[in-house]
Parts: sequence; C-alpha cells; structure tokens
Amino acid sequence: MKKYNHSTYAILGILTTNCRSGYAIKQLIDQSLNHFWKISYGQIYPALKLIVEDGLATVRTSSHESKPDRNEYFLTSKGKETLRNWLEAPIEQIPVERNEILLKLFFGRYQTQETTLLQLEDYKQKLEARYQSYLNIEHAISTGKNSEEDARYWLFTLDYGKRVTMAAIEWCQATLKQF
Amino acid sequence: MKKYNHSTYAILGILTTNCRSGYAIKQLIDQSLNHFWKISYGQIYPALKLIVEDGLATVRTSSHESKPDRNEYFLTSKGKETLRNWLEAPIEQIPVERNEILLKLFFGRYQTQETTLLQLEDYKQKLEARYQSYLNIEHAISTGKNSEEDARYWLFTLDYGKRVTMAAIEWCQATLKQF
DNA sequence: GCTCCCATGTAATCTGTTACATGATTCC
DNA sequence: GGAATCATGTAACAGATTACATGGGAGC
Repeated sequence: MKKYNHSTYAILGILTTNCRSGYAIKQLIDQSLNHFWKISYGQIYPALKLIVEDGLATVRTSSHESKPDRNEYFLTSKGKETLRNWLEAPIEQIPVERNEILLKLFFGRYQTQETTLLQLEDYKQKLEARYQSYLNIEHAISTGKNSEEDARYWLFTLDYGKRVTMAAIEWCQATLKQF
Repeated sequence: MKKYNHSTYAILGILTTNCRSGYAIKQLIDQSLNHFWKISYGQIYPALKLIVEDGLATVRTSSHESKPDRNEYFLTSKGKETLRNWLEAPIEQIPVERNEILLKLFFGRYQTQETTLLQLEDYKQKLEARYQSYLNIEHAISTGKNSEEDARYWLFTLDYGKRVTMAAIEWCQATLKQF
C-alpha cells in the first residue's frame, strides 16, 4: 500500500464532502480546519494531480454560469479504501508545536520587560480573536448544510480548539500578573 | 539586518547559557524546550557553521579527559545584538499546530467507532505521559544549576505546556464520554 | 478602468527529517 | 567483545511556503 503525506490524506478526506475543487478544498481548510490544519495551493494542486494519476479520484471539469470553470474531483473506490486504511491506522506520535512566542519568552531575561509584556498582551489578543473565530465556525457548522453525522465530529475537533485556546488565554493572564 | 530562521535564533539564545556545543544544544532542547520546540542535528551543525561564518560566534575546540573533544561556541557582540534584535521584534503570527489525531477525528464518520475510541485513549495516554515529563522538567529547572533569572522564564514556558496539555487531556475525557 | 473574488497551476526556495558515516571512551 | 554515551558532520529526501503567471466575471 503506497503511502501519502498527511496533507494528501486531508484532501482525500475532504473529497468525501461537497468540496470538490482545489479552490473549495483550500476554503474549507481555512474556514473549518484552521484550528488544527493548514495548507497552501502549492500543496493542493500537485496532490490532486497525483491522486488522479494513482486512480484515487477522477476529475471532471464543470461549467457554471458567471463563474470560471472548475475541476471537480470524485473519489474512486480505491480512493475511499486508501482513506479508510489511513483512518484506521494508529497514530505514531503527538505533535510538537513550534511556538515562537514561547521561544522568545524562554530567553526573556535578555528582553526588556516592556517587550515581554507587549508580546504577551499581543499574544493574548490574537488568541482571543482565534477563540472568537472558533465560535463563528461552531455556529457555521451547527447551522450549515452538512450532514449531522459530519457535524458531530467536526464539533469534537472544534471543542479541542476552544479548550486549548482558552487554556492558553488563561496562561497569558496568569503570566502577565506576575510582572 | 540579515534574517535567520527560528531554529538559528533558538541556538543563538541557547548560547547565552552554559550549553556551548552542538551536542549540548540538542540535549537542552530535548530536555527543557521540548514542550514548544524541537530540532535535529541536521539543523544544528549547519546553523552553527553559518553562525561562525557570519561572525555571530567564535568556536574553540576544548579537550576533556575521558571524553571526545568538543567544539564550544561563544557569542560575539554582533551575535548578542542579533539575538536582542530578534527578541525585541514583534511576533507575526501565532502557530497553527498540525494535529493528525484531530484530522482523523474530523473524518471520524468513516472510521469504525472502535478505532476512534482507541485513538482517543491512546492520545490521552500520550498526553498524560507528556504532562508527567513536564513535571520532571519543572523539578529539574527548579533544582538545577541555572541562574534564577533564567529559571523564572523557563518556568513560565513550562506552565504553558502544562496548562495546554491538561486542557487537551480534559478534552479527551469529555469526548470519550460522548460515545 | 479598477478591484475583488473565483480558479488553476508551477518554480524556486526554505525548513526540517532521516539515514548514513565516523570515532573516542566507559562500563559490563 | 559489545552496548551505551559522547561528539560532529553530510547528503538525500520530504514537506511546505512564497512568488509568480494567467485569466474570467462582477460590481463600482
């Protein structure tokens, strides 16, 4: 069984939804998976090409009035099986986030206190904005036109994002207090 | 002002401590920064080479009885300034963690429930082990031979790791309950 | 005419991992 | 003799970003 990278499996998974073009895949990831995944067009289009070459999906160009043509991809049974095999496979290791803010704080001794405080405040604000965006995604998923079966799992992942982000916000507050 | 990548700045920062060789840098990162940073020798040695070429540090080979020689690096004033400039610079964006477990869970509809549960249990276990390792790091920092000034900031970053990991563990528990 | 959104794609570059190569010393 | 730890380094590869190129349609 040939191996693909995670982003390719992400694309394979998204092709089970109604997002069928490269552009739509990018949008879905940016909008609904952005709390644990991101991707660029430089990955999407070559991956879609490979997916078709390997017989995991077929392409069809569809025209829509008043919009550019788009290439729509449909999983083949081989594609569905490849996805299922990956989903059933155990997870090797949990991710190590590379966090620039923490890296700088680690060397905080060589920073001015003013900078440390500004960076913490800034981080807190960005986390709060992120939290707010999760609430928006939550609303979109709950009221969206996706299947309830999908929504259930999507909300699980979102709950993760909310909890972890909230913990980080609380850490910012607690750390700021110590200055 | 020439720009370096984050891992190079991390190395520059570590050279302010008593870790002065490639090997020692790797150890410190694996032991004390592993909750928000990781690095491989394939990055460290070329980066050290560049750091010297650019005059940010000097090398000196030191011999220790009953141990192989090691190359010890010392920041120059230019190196210290480069580090300070980076530390003072604002943070562009907060990181997006790529999380394979969440990616699979997002497509949980196409997984057997058994697999979903196993993966969640497994993730929870790994997080608990990670939390425990943070407690060990905490102890090492608190009782270590590093300056108290450093220890203060190191414990801040560790607190982040603990809070976020605990939030993730709680999420695992809450999610498992829903099956 | 201009800007924004839709849409696809490639090439260069950067960042990071893995595998490999080498060799000293210590402890069993 | 063998395993573990200390120590340095490179080459091949994988993964991902960025910049660039192209072009249609909608609305102002």
